[in-house]
Amino acid sequence: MTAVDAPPRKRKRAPSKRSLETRARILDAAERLFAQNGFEGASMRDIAAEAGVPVALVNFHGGAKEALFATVVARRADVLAQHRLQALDAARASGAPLDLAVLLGCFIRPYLALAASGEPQWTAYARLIAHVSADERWRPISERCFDPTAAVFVEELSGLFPGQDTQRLAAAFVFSISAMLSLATSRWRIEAMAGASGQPAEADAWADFLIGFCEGGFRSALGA
Amino acid sequence: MTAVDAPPRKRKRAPSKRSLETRARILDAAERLFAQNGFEGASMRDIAAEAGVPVALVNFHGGAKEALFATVVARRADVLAQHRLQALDAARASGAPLDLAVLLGCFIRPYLALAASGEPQWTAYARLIAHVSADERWRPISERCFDPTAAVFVEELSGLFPGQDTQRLAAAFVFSISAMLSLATSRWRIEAMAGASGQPAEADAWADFLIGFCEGGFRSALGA
DNA sequence: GTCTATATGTAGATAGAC
DNA sequence: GTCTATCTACATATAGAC
Repeated sequence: MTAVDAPPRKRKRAPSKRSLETRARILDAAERLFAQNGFEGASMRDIAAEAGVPVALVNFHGGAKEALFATVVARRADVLAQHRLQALDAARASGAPLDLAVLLGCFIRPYLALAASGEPQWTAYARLIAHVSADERWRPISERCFDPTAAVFVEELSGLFPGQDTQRLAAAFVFSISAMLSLATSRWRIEAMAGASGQPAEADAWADFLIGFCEGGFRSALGA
Repeated sequence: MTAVDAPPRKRKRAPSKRSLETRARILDAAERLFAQNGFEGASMRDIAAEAGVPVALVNFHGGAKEALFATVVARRADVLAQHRLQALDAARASGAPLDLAVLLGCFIRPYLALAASGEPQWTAYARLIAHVSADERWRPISERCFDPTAAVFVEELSGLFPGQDTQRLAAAFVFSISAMLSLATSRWRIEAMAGASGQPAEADAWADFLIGFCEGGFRSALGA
């Protein structure tokens, strides 16, 4: 919903229905392959094949490869930011105190909910973010897509720990985000470590568990 | 120290001194570029240029690109595993109880110590691991290089939380690992979020802070 | 808007002289 | 062990017909 959203250039009039579908198929395909193989690991040809269109159409709708990547990341980032801020507004409106668990929940739950009960693309998205975070080259994307929302939450959190060093607070928040992403990207690793034991475990239980972990982390590191 | 360690094939006799230096320069260069740009983002040509040798030598000493990548990851993984297991042995020998903070410290401190007071390559290594973790294709590398040590620590930790679901325990451990990696790879993000405020903060303080966070997370999520 | 054909660069890998 | 030269494949991107 922010900037990067126009197909080729300045749209003169409404694009055709077919055009929009083609564009969506291309972005979906790009998202899958970028998440799976990273930026260089996914070629424009792969993306075209995955979308079932000729290569030239990928360039036409997505622009150059880097722009396509940025568009793909921004598309879901905007949806996610919206959900998180709405959850925060709802929590504020409810009148209940904005305590640590509630704040962390407003940030963490929207993503886990989308990943669990929605399309599988949202699970892949965590892997995409992991690629973005692991690669310094994409730092501008992080700053544009994720930092504004993060700033809102850090601001709220700092109200709960008055006088605490902001850098420590931000660090605890970054730890929490990375734990959240690892839950999405490394479930296989968790299951491998646990071996045969352990129940299947449903999505809600995982969310509560993760939030409990982060909450305890905050309190322990920053003081109750 | 494990398997992947032979230069070209089966070494017939001792390699020359110059050969070893060349090989080391190539591996160092590959490590830097793989960490910075990922597997596909770093070309064999880039690596050769960084090492100051012709391309053919990279193939000669490192083998095919995938083998080179695996070698680079394994090399430091082995050193790291050794430090961690030594720290664990030392803690056991000290007679003091192996409580949560000590165990987490044995896993976390060796890496942070290497990253802080050693070569800058160790900081880059966290980014390399982030790439490995973000990409399912490298799962075999994770299993071979990291899982054995992780299993030892999960086993120890499970002794502190008797009767707890192993999967939850493994999850808390994975959260801790990802927080540790994020401290290395995303310090810039933490500082950006904190804005102007916040002291510089030294390495030891960060280690204590991180371990405090993870300890609180474990206790809160799994029960004291 | 869509597709075929192609221009231009760079990738990984190796052959073979030294 | 080292290096030059080169093979082959595939990358991104676009021109131009429909």
